[in-house]
Amino acid sequence: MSLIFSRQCEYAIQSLIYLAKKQDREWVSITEIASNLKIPKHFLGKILQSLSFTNIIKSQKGLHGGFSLAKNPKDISLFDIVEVVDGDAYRKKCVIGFPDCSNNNPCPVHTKWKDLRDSIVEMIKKKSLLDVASEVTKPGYE
Amino acid sequence: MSLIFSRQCEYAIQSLIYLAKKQDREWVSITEIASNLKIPKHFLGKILQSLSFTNIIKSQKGLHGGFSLAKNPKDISLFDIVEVVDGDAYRKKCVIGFPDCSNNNPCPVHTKWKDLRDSIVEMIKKKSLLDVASEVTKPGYE
DNA sequence: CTTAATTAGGACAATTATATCCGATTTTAA
DNA sequence: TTAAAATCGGATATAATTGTCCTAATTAAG
Repeated sequence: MSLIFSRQCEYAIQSLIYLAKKQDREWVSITEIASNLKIPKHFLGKILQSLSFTNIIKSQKGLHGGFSLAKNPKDISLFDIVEVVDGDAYRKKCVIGFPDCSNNNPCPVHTKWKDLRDSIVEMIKKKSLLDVASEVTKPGYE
Repeated sequence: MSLIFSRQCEYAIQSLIYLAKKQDREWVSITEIASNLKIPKHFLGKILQSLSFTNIIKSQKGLHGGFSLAKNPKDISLFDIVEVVDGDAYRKKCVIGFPDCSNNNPCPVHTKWKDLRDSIVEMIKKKSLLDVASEVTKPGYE
């Protein structure tokens, strides 16, 4: 079961944090990431591939190839990752599923949820991979 | 795609709001709720059935039967409904899916998320079906 | 007593999300 | 030139969620 963000998106965030912590290395392979973070390898392959179509990460085929951040970790936020993988549905949809919920036609928690939702967006917008890389010291990431 | 709460849970919330607005009537049928709220009828049947095993709603078989709130709408909160349908996973799980995320071993957004999550819980805890019934004036509920 | 309207409950189907497999291509190093 | 290690990309498999169908049991009204 996933919560707000899809499983794919969670894997993407975790993997990019891993990459951010390996900035000294040119390329990091799917195999390495998957085994350290306990993510299904082939599934991760597809996720990273789709991220490599954006300007967030880049890939290199062949021996000693792999993936690498495409720009400075300080310029990649968790929000950027979520936006690519999950799109904007999580910040558009009514939290209790009322059809056509809007300011003009609000559900019972519309106003309150709008504030909370904005705080969630703010939370992931202001966390860059640089911030995060220094904070994460979990096993698997070292 | 659902967001935090499952589709089932969204349907349950909507249906119980509907019931709260029909307090004058003894029983309300699945057919009526489903057609007014545009919820798949048989799916709703199962959802309401499972809620009727708790003390939130009760059911009556046979002609002119249906469902009805089992207690005063002021004593049923959105939280109560969520708890029955979705359990507590939504307020236990790490928002970016870090395994073993905890106070001792926090993910990068752990502390911030904890606050937001508590606010979400508070939001649904303090909304009773009585509050909600008077607020909702959407088409389908009248 | 019969009929119609309803919930109950099991089986099944469809859809979506997650995960796996395999062969092709690319790249580097021996 | 060959072999190994990697991504790429399509096909397929599995699991979870959502939705449908059918029959039985129940109840009230005529």
